[in-house]
Amino acid sequence: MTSESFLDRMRTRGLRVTPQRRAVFAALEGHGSIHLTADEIWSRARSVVPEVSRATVYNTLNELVERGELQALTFDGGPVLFDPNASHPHHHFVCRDCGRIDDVEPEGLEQVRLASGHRTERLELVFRGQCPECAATSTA
Amino acid sequence: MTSESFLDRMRTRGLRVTPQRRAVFAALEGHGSIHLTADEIWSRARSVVPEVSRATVYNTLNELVERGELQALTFDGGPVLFDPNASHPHHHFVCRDCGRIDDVEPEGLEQVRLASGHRTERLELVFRGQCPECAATSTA
DNA sequence: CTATATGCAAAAGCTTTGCATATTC
DNA sequence: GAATATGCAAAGCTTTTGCATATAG
Repeated sequence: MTSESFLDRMRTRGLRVTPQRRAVFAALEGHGSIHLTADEIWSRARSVVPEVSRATVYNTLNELVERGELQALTFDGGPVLFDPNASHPHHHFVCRDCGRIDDVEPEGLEQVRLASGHRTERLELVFRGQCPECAATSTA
Repeated sequence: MTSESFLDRMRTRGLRVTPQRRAVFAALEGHGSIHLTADEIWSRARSVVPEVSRATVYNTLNELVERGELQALTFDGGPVLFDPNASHPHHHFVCRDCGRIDDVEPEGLEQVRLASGHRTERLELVFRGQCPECAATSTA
């Protein structure tokens, strides 16, 4: 999700480009960890456009999710996390110690199937355990 | 999760058995669909013990989750669902049409692995698509 | 100029909390 | 009788909504 293609895509689809939306896009790009809550995104966006309101941030994020540019994730009843890595198929690893979410690309998924009469269209995997950093730090 | 063993286990661990808790246990057992929100459980519990408060229902459910007797699930930012089928390993199917959650037992999971340095302790799968009933009804 | 986005402030939904009272063991 | 559970009501957090105003195209 680069800034250029992104804003272009917006314009193409008849969405207006405003300073507020640009700030939200920037927040989604310029960061280390790539799973942010709406509030974290709001916070980052305000450092660029101080007047941006929470409502606008939510509006923009929901719009992006509807368009499939962003994926919304929830873990353990927490707030929704927004994942800009929507174009590239991947799954998630939740660290039991620091709570961090990493994108992962598991192998061997081809074998997974359902014997029941369910028509599967999509599959989401959540791995849980220790992230590499926590594993290095802890004695466990 | 039978009523007997359940109450026994509670007592054994020093938890007190009250009419309210019994009503919550009953709500978790006597139902068709087995993924209920706290509010649905409260509603069912009140039909047995009308005075039971929401707080007590939440307290009880949280206690059970901490003890591993119940699994807490969240999908798509919705309210927490409680799954009494915690002893038996299984995964979930979310119907895109009716939103129903089914327990499923996929095959071929043995092959799934992570090449990254993550220590996986648990794996949760969420299948999405059409449940058999919706598939039968719709033309899709 | 018109359609759309914004901001504000209020409200909605789910869950937790504090504390006095009641109850189990 | 002591430790624990309950109920109530208030508060906390995340997210949505309504509407007047501002602004992009």
